[in-house]
Amino acid sequence: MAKNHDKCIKISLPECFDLRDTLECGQCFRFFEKDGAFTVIAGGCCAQIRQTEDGKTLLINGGDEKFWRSYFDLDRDYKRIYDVIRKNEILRESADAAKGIRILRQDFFETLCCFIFSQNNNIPRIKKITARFCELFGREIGEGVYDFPTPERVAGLKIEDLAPVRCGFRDKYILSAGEAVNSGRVTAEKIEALDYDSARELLKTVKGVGNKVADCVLLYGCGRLEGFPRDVWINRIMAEIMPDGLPAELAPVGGVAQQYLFHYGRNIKNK
DNA sequence: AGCCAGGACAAGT
DNA sequence: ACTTGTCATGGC
Repeated sequence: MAKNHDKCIKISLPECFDLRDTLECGQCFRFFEKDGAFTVIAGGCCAQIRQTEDGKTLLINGGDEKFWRSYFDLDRDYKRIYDVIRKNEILRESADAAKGIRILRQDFFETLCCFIFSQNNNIPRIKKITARFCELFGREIGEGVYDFPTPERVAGLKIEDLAPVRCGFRDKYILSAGEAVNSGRVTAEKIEALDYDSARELLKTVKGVGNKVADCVLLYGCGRLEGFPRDVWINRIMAEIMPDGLPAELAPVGGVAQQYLFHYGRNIKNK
């Protein structure tokens, strides 16, 4: 019964941080906006988070500072990354429009499941499916708030247990993910020890995980900034502005460039 | 009402 | 190695 005793955490922010852009750029699904603040469920806690008007401070109600510093990747120098990407003239416009986006360091298993849910799906529904999945199989960590299910729990589920989740054909893929992680065959520790391509191949041994989902898990769930998930949006944009692919010098931070382009393509350019 | 969604897989060239 | 139909559901 962890009641929030309104102990508000204040974190002074580095350059290149925008709470809204970071949460809304499609890398996480367990948040919603309410009363001008964002409620985020992660790391076994539910927190109300807002960024001050001047953009310099993050006010967080819930959890502890150490966790959120890690979650928002606050100790990595994104200004330097932004500057590197910005040197490329083709990417400059999108970089400037999305410079506040950071790559979240989310839980490995949660990221894996969420991006399995994401395949051939839209963001509003991904969020609903994820919420139902947590309500059904996650531990209650507050009033009506549920943690993400553990690999152990998911590994013990049957296909029919997932019917109320309404995730369609992805049900069997979720079970595969539960088995793979719970058995220790695919874990964050193993991934960390592998080079990028090997890590990607290991992830792809999970049914329902292909190149795109694997890249998302490596980027959003393993802190591998060289991950460059290619979805329909990115393919469309890249074909248009960079038909030969990302320049080699940007490969180490390809994931950040990808997020800049995704944000740009969806929020700025049209629609 | 119908198209399509931050894809993956299997079967077919 | 590339292309295509299919998958389950519901958002817009």
